[in-house]
Amino acid sequence: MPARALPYRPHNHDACVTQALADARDICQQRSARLTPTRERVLELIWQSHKPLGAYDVLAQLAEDGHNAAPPTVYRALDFLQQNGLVHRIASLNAFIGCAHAGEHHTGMFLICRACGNVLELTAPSVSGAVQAAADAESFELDDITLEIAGLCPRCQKDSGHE
Amino acid sequence: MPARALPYRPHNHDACVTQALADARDICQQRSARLTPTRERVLELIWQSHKPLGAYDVLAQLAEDGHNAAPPTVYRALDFLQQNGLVHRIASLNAFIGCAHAGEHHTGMFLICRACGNVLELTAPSVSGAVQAAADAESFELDDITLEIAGLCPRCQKDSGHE
DNA sequence: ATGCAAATGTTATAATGTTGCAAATTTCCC
DNA sequence: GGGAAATTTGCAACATTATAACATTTGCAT
Ligand SMILES: [Zn+2]
Ligand SMILES: [Zn+2]
Ligand SMILES: [Zn+2]
Ligand SMILES: [Zn+2]
Repeated sequence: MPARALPYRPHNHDACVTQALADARDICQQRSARLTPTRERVLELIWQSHKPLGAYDVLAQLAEDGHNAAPPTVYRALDFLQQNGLVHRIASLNAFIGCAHAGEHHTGMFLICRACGNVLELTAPSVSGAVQAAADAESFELDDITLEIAGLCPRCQKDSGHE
Repeated sequence: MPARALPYRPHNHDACVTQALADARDICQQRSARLTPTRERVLELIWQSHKPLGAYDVLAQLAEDGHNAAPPTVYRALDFLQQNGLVHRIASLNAFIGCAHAGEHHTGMFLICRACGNVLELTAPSVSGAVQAAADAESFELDDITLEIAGLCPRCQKDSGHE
């Protein structure tokens, strides 16, 4: 299971990436989903950035590899990774980020810093519970929650103090 | 103040639209914001649909009016309406819907039926509170909440039962 | 080997959103 | 009212994000 994400703090991110890829291989094996080289490389690229990557960012990185990919290649890989719970799409940014809780059943909640662009994924049962209750109250059958919080991360709050 | 939205139930929607426009005029007057004819017409078009309208849908409707508008016209009107709390953008749909609580300070939560496309805007203090608490726990300074719930509305749950 | 299904390559195009600048309109002050 | 300043609109081009359609290749089971 993935290590707990260290919110915004510097850390050896290569280890995060390595771990995420190892987890992904396990998860795909269990589900007999095929984590092909392109899919794995896209996942790696997304994990290597703490900030969400757009599909065309991924495309550009693939191009640097010498991989002459077209948009559908990237979108298909991203679809696969989403289907298998390995990445999340951030609707308010049109961008993708590695799932910090892959393999665990969860509904992500994303804290998006509008200054530095870093994103922290949380699972907050109290929030999910309140959302579920609100949906129930309207007899609405809940499928999927998009919950994205824009604001300032702790580091950027300090930085804006002495500018 | 706007009438309580009647979730998903049939009703005289023209009255909703009329009320929304009247409210909008009041609100803009108070804020000395200029609700110009184009902006008002865009708001009206958005309110006339229970389903969120895309910017290019609005554009097409304006074209039917004989208004030869270009995309910036629509996006600017939508920006204005958002700034003044008269419409919300639904990030997961790239579309816009009239605010059911214009003038009231609130954070919207949207129940989006994936079958019929109707959207109900709720305000759920318990949800906002839980989100705020979760952000606080990470020392994150919350600016804006995007909360969009996809699922099945009551009507569409029944409909899918006897298909 | 053969055949099928899944995955990828390729080209083109659709859908959504922005920039920059000029012209028109409104506001505000005199 | 006249005129400067600010806001709004018109317009053309462009940028970004995402998908459709169809051919080709690959992996895998019989
Ligand atoms: Zn996740
Ligand atoms: Zn930050
Ligand atoms: Zn609202
Ligand atoms: Zn419905």
